[in-house]
Amino acid sequence: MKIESLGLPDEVIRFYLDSGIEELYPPQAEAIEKGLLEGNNLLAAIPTASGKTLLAELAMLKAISNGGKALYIVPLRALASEKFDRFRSFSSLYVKGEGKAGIRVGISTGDFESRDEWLGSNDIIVATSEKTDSLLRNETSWMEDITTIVVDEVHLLDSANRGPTLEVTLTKLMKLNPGCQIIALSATVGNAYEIADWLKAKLVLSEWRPTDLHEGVYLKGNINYHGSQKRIEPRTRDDAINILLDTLEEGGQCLVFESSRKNSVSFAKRSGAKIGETLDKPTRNALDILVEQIVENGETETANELAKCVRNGTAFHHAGLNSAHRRIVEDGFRDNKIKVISSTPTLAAGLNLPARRVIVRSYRRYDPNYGMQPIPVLDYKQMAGRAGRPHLDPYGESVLIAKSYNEMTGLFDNYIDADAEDIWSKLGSENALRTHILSTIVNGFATTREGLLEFIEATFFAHQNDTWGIMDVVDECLDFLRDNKMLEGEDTLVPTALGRLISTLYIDPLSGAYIVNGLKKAEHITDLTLLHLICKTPDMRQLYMRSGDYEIINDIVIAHSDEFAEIPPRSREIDYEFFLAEVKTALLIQDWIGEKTLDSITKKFNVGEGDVHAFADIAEWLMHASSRLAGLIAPEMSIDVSNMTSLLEKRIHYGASPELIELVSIRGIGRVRARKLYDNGLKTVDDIRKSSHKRIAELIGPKTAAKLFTEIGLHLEFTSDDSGEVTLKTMDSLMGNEQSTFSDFEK
DNA sequence: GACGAACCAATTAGATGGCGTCCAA
DNA sequence: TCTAATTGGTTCGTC
Repeated sequence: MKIESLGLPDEVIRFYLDSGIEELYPPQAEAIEKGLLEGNNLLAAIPTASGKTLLAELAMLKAISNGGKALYIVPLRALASEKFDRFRSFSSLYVKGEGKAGIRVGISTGDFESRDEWLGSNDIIVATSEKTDSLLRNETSWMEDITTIVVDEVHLLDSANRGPTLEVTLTKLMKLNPGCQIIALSATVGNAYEIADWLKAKLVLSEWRPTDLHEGVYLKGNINYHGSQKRIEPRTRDDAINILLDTLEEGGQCLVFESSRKNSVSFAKRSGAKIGETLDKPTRNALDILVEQIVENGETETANELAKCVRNGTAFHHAGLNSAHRRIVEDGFRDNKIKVISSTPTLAAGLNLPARRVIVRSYRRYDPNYGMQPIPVLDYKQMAGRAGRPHLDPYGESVLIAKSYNEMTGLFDNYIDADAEDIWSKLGSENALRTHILSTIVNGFATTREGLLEFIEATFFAHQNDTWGIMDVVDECLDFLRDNKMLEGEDTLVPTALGRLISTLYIDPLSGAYIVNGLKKAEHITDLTLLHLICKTPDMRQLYMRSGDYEIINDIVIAHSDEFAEIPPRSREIDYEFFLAEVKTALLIQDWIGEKTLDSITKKFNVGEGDVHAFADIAEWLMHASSRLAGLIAPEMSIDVSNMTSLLEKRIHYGASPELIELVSIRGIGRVRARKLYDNGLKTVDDIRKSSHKRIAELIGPKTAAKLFTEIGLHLEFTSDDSGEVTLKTMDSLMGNEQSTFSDFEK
C-alpha cells in the first residue's frame, strides 16, 4: 500500500515521501484497511520497531486536518520527550483549515511542563499516564476537546502499580469523550483480543518485523538457532565474553542484559579488560573524550568505575547512574564508540537503542520471598526485540546462555517458542481501588455506591472478571475513606475538603491518612519527625535493610525515640523491620539536606547518584503534600507546622541547609557553590552585589560568576584575549567601573 | 630455594529490575 | 536460590 493512496493532505504525503517513506509495512496496511483513517478504534499488537508510531501519526494528522486534537499517552518520561521531539517536526505542516499555522505540540510530565491552559492550545499533547490522570483530577477544560487518543505500551495494564492508573484514566476518558477515537499500541501479548474487545477496537495482530530476528541459545561453544548453528571461538573462559568478541569481529555492537545492577557493573569491568585490547587508535581517542566527560559529570566512585570501563569500550547502565552519565553512555553507544553496554532491564523497554546482538545473560531475577525466579516471556521478548537496527543490520540476533542440553531445550520451549503471557487487570486490589475510588467520586464520575459499581463495570477489570467479588473490597475502601473523613454520606457520597485535596495532590489516601494523623499525634516535632512521617507512606520508596544496619539504626531510634509520631515498635514486633527501613530512608534525606556529599551518601546507603535524586524527588513532593495538608488541618493542631514543612520542601529540593536557601534559589547556583560563597562571607544576594567580582569569580569560576551576575540583574561582559587572559567587565553603572582581570583561572 | 603468578576447589557473603505523580516560576 | 568474590592451597616457572 502506497502512502500517496491514503487520501491524506498533500503536505502530509510530501512530508513522508521526503523522509523516505513511500510504502506502508504490512501491519500498517492492515490497520488502514480496518479503518484507522475512518475513525475506528484500533489495537495494534505488533513488535517494537515495526512502525507503530507511524500508525498513530497518520491517524493524528488526519484528525487534526479535520479540526481535531490528539492526546498521546506514554508510560515513561524519557519516551514522552522522544515523541515530543518527533512530533515537533510536524510544525512545518499547515494542514489546519486555511493553513494559518503549523501543527503545535505540547508536553506534560512531572518534570517538564508547558503550562496547563497553554497546553490546551496545542494540536498534539504528549503526556504520561499519571499526568493524564492528574489533569483529569484537576478538571482541565480542554480534555473534552480531545478527538483522538493514542495509548502507547497499553500492555502495561498488567503492571501492579501503574496498570490501574492507566485503566481508570482510559475509562474516564471514554466516559468523557464517547465519540473519541482510541488507538492503542501494544507489544504482542497473549490476549490482545480481550483488550481490543474492551476498547471496542479492531485488532491488528502481527509478528512481522522490518528486520529479521534470530533467537538462539548458546551451549558449549555454539549458538544454536532453529535449524542452524554458529561456532564461537573459545578465546577466553567466559562464554559471554567470547560471544562479545565474535560480535565485535563482525563489526557489530552488543547489548548485555543482567539481572542486577551489581552484576551489570561487574560484567562491564570484566569484559572491558578483554575488549580493550582489540580497539584501534581512533576508537580509543574517541573514547577518551567520553571518559573526560564522565569524570567531569560525577561526584562519586561510580564515575571512576564507569570511566575505566568506557576507556575499554564497554559501559554499564542502570537507574543508579546520574542523568549525565546515562546520556553519555546512550549517545556513546549510538555513535558506535562504546561497543558493549551491560545493563539492567532499564534499556529493555522505552528507549530506542538497538544493537546487532543481544545477550540475555540471566533469565532469572531475585525475589526475596522465592529466591531466583524466571522472568516473564514478555520481558524476554522485549529484551530480544532490541536486536537488529532497522536499515543498518541485515538481521538481529539474541542469545540466551545455557549450561546443559536440558536447560537449552527448556529455554527454547519456555522463551523462544513461547507465547507471551496474558494481560490481567490489577485493579482489584484494595491499594489500587482506594485511590481511584476517591478520585472517581471527587470528579463526579460517580456519586453513589451504585454509580461507583456502574463505573467499575466499564473498566477492563470488569471486562475480565465478575464484579460481585470486588464489591467487598470497594466497601472496605469506602469505609476507609469515611473513617478518615475524606468522604461523607451513606446514599450519596460527598467528598470532604480533605478528600478533594488528597485527590488533587495525587497522593494515596493512605498516605494522606498517615500524614494527617501523624501531624495531629506528634508531640515533639523535629525535622526527623516529618521526614519519617513521609517515609512511612506507601507513596515513598524505601531503602532495604542490610545486615550491618540494624544496630546503627536501632541506636538512632532509641536516641530520638520521642521525635517519632508513633511509639517505635519493639524488636520482636512485625513492624520493627519496616520501621527501621523507614528511618533509614529518612536518614538518607536528612544527610541530603544536611549537605553531606553525594559520594558519602552513596557509600553509606549503598545507592547510586541517580537514586539519591530519585529519593529526594519523591520526598519533596510528599513534603509539599504535607505542607498543604498541615495548612488544611491547622485549626485542629496545637502548633502550626506549615513553616517547617515548606522550609523542608525547599531544602529537599536543593539539598541544602536553611541558611543557604537564599543563595541556592539563584539559577545556576547549587548546594556546593552556595556553600562555598556562604563560607566566604557571601551569605545573601545583597552580599554578592556588594562584593568584588574578582573574589566571586575566584570562588566559583569566572563563567559561573558571569551567569550569576546576570541572574541577579548585573550585566557583565565576558571577554578573553589571545593570551588567554579573561576580563570581566561590569556593564551596570551601579557597580562603578570596577574591572577585574584573571589569568589561568581554570586550574 | 624463594617468590609470584596462575589455577583450582570450596566456602561464604550478599543480592532485591524499573517507573510515575505534587506545585510553581 | 544463584552468582561473584574470597580464601586457601597447589603447581609451575623463573631467577
